[in-house]
Amino acid sequence: MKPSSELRIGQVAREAGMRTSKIRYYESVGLLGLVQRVGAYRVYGRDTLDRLRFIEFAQHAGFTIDEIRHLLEGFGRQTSPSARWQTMARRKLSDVTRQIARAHQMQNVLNALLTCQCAQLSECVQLCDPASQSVSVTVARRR
Amino acid sequence: MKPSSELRIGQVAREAGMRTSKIRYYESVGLLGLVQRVGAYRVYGRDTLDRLRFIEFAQHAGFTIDEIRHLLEGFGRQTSPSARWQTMARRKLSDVTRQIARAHQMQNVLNALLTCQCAQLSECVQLCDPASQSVSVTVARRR
DNA sequence: CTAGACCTTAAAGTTCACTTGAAGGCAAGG
DNA sequence: CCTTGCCTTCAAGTGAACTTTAAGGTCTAG
Repeated sequence: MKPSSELRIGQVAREAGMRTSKIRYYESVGLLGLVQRVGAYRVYGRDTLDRLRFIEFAQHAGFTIDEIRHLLEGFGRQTSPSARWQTMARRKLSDVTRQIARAHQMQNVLNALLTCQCAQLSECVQLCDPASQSVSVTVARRR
Repeated sequence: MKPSSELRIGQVAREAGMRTSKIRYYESVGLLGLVQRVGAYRVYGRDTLDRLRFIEFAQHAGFTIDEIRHLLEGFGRQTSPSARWQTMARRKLSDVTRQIARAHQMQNVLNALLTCQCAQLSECVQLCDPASQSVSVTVARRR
């Protein structure tokens, strides 16, 4: 039995830390698939919380709603993800990698701003792209 | 002499790789300070290109236009940046650090998605937050 | 003098990701 | 019965960051 795992939208919202309107919105744009109903009320399983967490997570990583929908389409199917899906995931992976490189540079810039007290932006801005092109991102493969 | 360093908006736009409308918009929201005019035409020095680069850069790092304006206010003054400014820069620095951590996690998730072919999202989603709490960050964008 | 490339402004339009509002249904407690 | 709290739908509103449109001014070449 799993009556305890059947949540209504308010409960899900509380546990996920978001508004009910956001959850309905996600459903409306196809991020939650087919949502079960008991009467007129939506009911969700705990897996929905995982999914919502993933959505927020992916958004923080710079994915749009549309991209996240595509990402999620790689799941729940017997067949392994399509080539098209893999292509997009790979592309996104390199986006994220670039994003990390940029964020590291931003760290440098902010640190510089905090310590060097340049009078000219350009002095600090050099840090933004040192020789621009070859961003040799040695993205630390942490642990 | 510096006739070669005086650019009109179209030239700046070409070199910066953005539209003239965007540059005018940035001016309108106070990101470019007082722009010189020759007649009715705006003219810019090469430093504007640095500034535009910085703006785009900061946006990629998740700063809003407002925040970037505040950031830029830390410059061009004799006095060293105010305490308020430093506070905000430090806060942003930690935002960026968090953002990097998340992006790394997203890398892991994407790698997992590409290789493990889980049938259930939850299996991969574990990677999203390995025992991490609810981190509330003010990383704008996407919004 | 006219064509074309460039610039000007102000205002309205666009996209994304939501939120808010209006109007109402259902179920439990007092 | 009535209030309270949760839920429903659909439409319209919001804010950020631009872009587009409309109506025009200026400069240079032919």
